[in-house]
Amino acid sequence: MPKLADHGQRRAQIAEALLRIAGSSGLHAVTMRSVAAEAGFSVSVVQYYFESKEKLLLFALQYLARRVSERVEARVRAAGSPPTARRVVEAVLTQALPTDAESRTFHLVYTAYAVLSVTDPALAAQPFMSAPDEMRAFLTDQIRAAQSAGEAPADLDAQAEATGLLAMSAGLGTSVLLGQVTAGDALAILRYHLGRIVPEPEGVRG
Amino acid sequence: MPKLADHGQRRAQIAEALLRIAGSSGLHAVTMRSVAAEAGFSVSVVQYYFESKEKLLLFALQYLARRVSERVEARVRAAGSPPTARRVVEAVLTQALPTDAESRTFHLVYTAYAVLSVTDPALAAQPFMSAPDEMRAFLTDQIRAAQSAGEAPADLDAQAEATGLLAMSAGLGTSVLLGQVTAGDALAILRYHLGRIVPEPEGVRG
DNA sequence: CTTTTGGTAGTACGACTGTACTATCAAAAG
DNA sequence: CTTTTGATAGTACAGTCGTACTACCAAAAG
Repeated sequence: MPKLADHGQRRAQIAEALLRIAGSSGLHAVTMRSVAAEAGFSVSVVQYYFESKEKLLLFALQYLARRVSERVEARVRAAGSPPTARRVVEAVLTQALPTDAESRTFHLVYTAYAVLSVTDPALAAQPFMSAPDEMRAFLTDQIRAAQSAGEAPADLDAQAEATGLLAMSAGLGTSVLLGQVTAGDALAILRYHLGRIVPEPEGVRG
Repeated sequence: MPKLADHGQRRAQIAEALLRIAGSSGLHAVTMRSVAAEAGFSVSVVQYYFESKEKLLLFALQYLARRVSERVEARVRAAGSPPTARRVVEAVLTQALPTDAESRTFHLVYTAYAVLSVTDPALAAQPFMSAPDEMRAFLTDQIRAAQSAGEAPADLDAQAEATGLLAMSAGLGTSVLLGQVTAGDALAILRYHLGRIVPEPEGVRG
């Protein structure tokens, strides 16, 4: 066996190069050649570690989704102990906003993928496309828990609130991406609406 | 002068062919050849009436935006006389949902364009990209008017409500497109949230 | 009639794309 | 040492794209 090469690391390097391109120039600018150049390798290397462009794209998106997911979980864990429903919900929803380069790239690439998946069944069947469904179920449970604990009005339709909030968060994220509102404004609007549903227990903000 | 040919009609025919393709196969499937074939013309004809693909795309999107805009205005006019703020707001927001083929195509194509515009300044400079801003201002005014008329709580932040509702509407539209929620569910959720902000005056639904 | 000209079709070209293929290099195995 | 083999590079090919170009046709103008 000749040179040592950590396949996992190489694949990560290439995936990150792809995401840099997708984040700065769009998903349509992602080609075997552009990714290879960005990663500092030849096209053959990209071919060697990913047998096709489709496999590469899928891996890169899962790679990104996993990193974002980890960030959300970290935010939830850091939401205080014990975490109130309000803090958990807020952590999940605000994490979806494109506030920094990574979440911006995630939003952009994920939306581009979503648009493609509408007319491409193969993409729609990908596992990460069901993430919003899980988020919705999670938020619904959180709101119901808050209602049980008396932290939220009992007459709320938890499912409708969760779905609406998630849609609002996604829509605000897109608006931020388009430059129609700033990330700060989007955050404030999200907190405003959150306050009308699951009021914050008391005083201090983190 | 030989044959007569209504340029406006030809351009409309071609634009509609483009939108059919974009709506069924995605914006990436829009090529000079596919549009020409769909319209039943040769590529040369498409070239003849649109000097470039970019011009064609822009015209088609404006064509679609105008039709949707007309539908929104028609819905607003049909919202009763005199139209209550609630009915007007509801008409605008629900029209944005992809409930039929035309609005579905509009949502899909518009979102695809929006994604592209993030990394393409030339697209971002297009006039129809400012439509959401106008909608936001319009909705804000409507909510303020409702507050003045005592139809909505005075302590609402009209701007935050308008921006949030618009984002929610857009997000729900995307969810419908992705098949995560049905159009009926999205409508119900939108009405539910509308009811918490600008309650419906009384009884009967249209 | 002939001439002009708006409209249509076919074709060709250069630039890209994904990918298959071959060659090369260096380190481990014998 | 020689042989093997994981890793990298270069090249070639078939396909698609937008678009320029030429040719052709038929109706109006002279």
